[in-house]
Amino acid sequence: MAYRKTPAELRRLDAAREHLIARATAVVAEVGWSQASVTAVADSAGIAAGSVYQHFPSKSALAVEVFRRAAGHEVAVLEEVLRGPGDAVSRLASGVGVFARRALENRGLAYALLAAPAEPAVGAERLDHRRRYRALFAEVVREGIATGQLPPQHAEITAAALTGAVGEVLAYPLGAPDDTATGTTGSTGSTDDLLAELTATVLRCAGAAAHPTTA
Amino acid sequence: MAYRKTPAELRRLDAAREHLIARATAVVAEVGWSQASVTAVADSAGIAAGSVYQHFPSKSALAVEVFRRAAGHEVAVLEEVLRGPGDAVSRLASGVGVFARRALENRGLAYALLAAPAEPAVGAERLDHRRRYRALFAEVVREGIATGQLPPQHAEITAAALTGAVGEVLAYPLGAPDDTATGTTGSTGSTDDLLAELTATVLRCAGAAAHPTTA
DNA sequence: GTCTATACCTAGATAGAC
DNA sequence: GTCTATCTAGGTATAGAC
Repeated sequence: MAYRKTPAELRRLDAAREHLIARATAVVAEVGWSQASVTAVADSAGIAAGSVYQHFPSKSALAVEVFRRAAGHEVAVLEEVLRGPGDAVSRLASGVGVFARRALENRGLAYALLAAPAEPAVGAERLDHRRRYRALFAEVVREGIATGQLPPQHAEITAAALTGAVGEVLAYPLGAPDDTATGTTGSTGSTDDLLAELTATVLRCAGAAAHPTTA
Repeated sequence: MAYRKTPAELRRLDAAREHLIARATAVVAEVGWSQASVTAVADSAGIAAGSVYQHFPSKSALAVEVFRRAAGHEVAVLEEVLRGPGDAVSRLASGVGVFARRALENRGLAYALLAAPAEPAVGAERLDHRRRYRALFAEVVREGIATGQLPPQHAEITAAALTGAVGEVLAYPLGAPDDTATGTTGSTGSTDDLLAELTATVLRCAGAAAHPTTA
């Protein structure tokens, strides 16, 4: 019974799987989790609905994989900035800036990752993902406290607050039809203004002294 | 065709409707929106599934009504505090305190209102509800800026950040199985500590000077 | 008006031909 | 391995008896 697939076969299968994940990600970004049925995803990938089950045991498994890839990428990007060079406060500022900019550049996907209604399995994955953001923020906050840039505070709670604040501030621009609302009010301000205000708010929240240049 | 129901009939019908809403709210608080099927709700209310449609045209309509009642109540409570007596900063502090305490005392419902996966109609209602929180917070922040208690800032963005921060800090305690996690880390701190830290974080976020007594 | 029973629809998942 | 066609389950909504 032990029959080993040739490398070429493996590569082909893997490519098909990757293609499916990529198309599923695109569909989710466009129409959200609830509308991303197996049929819709399969259509987009150019295969039959049944064929999806050659690559994933269930729709949930595919959805989770889609989420994990996309969210993992964002976490990695943020991690690189937050653990990069510079002092804690400026890393925090640029981390938030990078995160927000990326989200605003890919709104559909960002909304799906951050806020869009999703099945329980994806919801659980999202919680996990937010926990990682929290952990990253907490690291920086702790460092800031240690170096005296930030006042004493419960780093985990601040980190949770930062995660929530960033998500909520972005949620409205992201959730809006398209580019109708760059500012939170829907009427004022460009993306840059939004970013500047968000960064300032985040720094205040962590207790950083006013006006450090926001990378 | 114009036949007018007697007052007694009306009262009975209304009572039945209220009872149904109350039971539906309880079910949602216990098991979440996704598990609150018409059958489950009807069972809990002691009526047949079909009878639900005597009071509501659809499951969605019932769900929206449940959300609206519960969420409306929370908004009203917060509004009373935020527009009550005292200076802007202390009202902000006690408003957050009251909100958080209420949420922690009724976790299931708070989680359903704040974060639990829900059908689109409820999701839309939730957005609206959050907009109201934002508006209330923004009012107080504007007042604080005007009186010089708070530094200049974009009040709407700060308000969104506050809404998100409070929600996220509470989400983990709320989402946890039961009382395993009172602190954000799941290990440390009592509810009071959590409240104190949350309040401090919120005040920092709005730029309030440190250590006003937190009502 | 409320119940029982059921129709019906949506979506995920499977079987068997090719 | 992939497609077409189909099965099934879960849950909303309706019909008709009482």
